[in-house]
Amino acid sequence: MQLRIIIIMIGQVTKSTLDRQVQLRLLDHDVRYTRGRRVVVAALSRAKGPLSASELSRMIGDVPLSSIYRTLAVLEEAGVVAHHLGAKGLTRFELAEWLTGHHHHLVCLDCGSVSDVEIPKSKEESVRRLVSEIAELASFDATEHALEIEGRCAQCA
Amino acid sequence: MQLRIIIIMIGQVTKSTLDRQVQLRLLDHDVRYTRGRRVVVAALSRAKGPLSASELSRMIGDVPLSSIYRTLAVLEEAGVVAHHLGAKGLTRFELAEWLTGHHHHLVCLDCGSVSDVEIPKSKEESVRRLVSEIAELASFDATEHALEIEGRCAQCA
DNA sequence: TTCCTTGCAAACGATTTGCATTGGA
DNA sequence: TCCAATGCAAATCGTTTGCAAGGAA
Repeated sequence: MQLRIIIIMIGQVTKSTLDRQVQLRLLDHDVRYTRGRRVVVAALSRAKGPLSASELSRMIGDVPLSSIYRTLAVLEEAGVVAHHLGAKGLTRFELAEWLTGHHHHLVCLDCGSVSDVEIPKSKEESVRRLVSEIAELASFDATEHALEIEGRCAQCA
Repeated sequence: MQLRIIIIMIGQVTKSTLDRQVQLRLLDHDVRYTRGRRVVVAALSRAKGPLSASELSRMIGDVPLSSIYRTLAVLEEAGVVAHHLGAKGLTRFELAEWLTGHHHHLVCLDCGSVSDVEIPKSKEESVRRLVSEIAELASFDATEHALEIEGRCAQCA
């Protein structure tokens, strides 16, 4: 019995911070952090940009698309992932910014890939200021912003 | 016969600048500026933000969706309209920026509406500078950028 | 047992396409 | 006349949902 407890503790210790954060968040939402959900979170955390459902499916193999969509819906409901609509009518998913930090996207108009970029704090601050000024002028209650940079990625160029 | 010529000339004179620009552009692409295409361009120019195909259809009535999509594809191919993907999986279309000027979008997360905002030249200049700095760091060949501001529009608030 | 979760297949909705018809130069 | 443009219906494709089976507490 004691041995079992020790093993569990080791498991907890080895578990990444991200995994623990997600687990707690899901607990709050009364949903289980199942194997399938862990796999999706892990895949998203490995990615260097947002992924579509089919990219995820290809990446983790042998999981029906419908399950992936359901998993993503649950994770999004719990605030663990966010989605945005990208090239070619595909919805792309990524971990929420409270897990990964605020960032923007480089969108390749050739191959459709999207990759994350962080920008320096000072720059981000000026973007934020600009956004709130614009929003104020339009009586718009701004909660988020996204700066998408479109062009040709290094590979396609 | 002379009368007819005069009428045509009056038609040309009254034609808006935008219409003439579009016409020339379509000529360059060997496609006709037909009634259906004029109607779509007119509807887009009246809108205060990008429209989805079904919104367009509702707006101009009695034109099959497939024709609207085809018209939009032709116009986009010719560089007259641009599309971007918005809330609820809808593709929204608007006149290209060389016709309407550069602008950004206010996206309402409640009702899904999108409206255009122009930002002051000086601000736009700083965004542009920021974009090129980021792109350079990532060896990315940036040709466009879009600053989307998300939140709640005046009506939904 | 009792729910939550998953797989499978059918359903959906936006967009696209094939084909025959229409219409403008 | 002749080819682009259009209408209509069927096909596609990403995504969602109903329902029965699997699994953990």
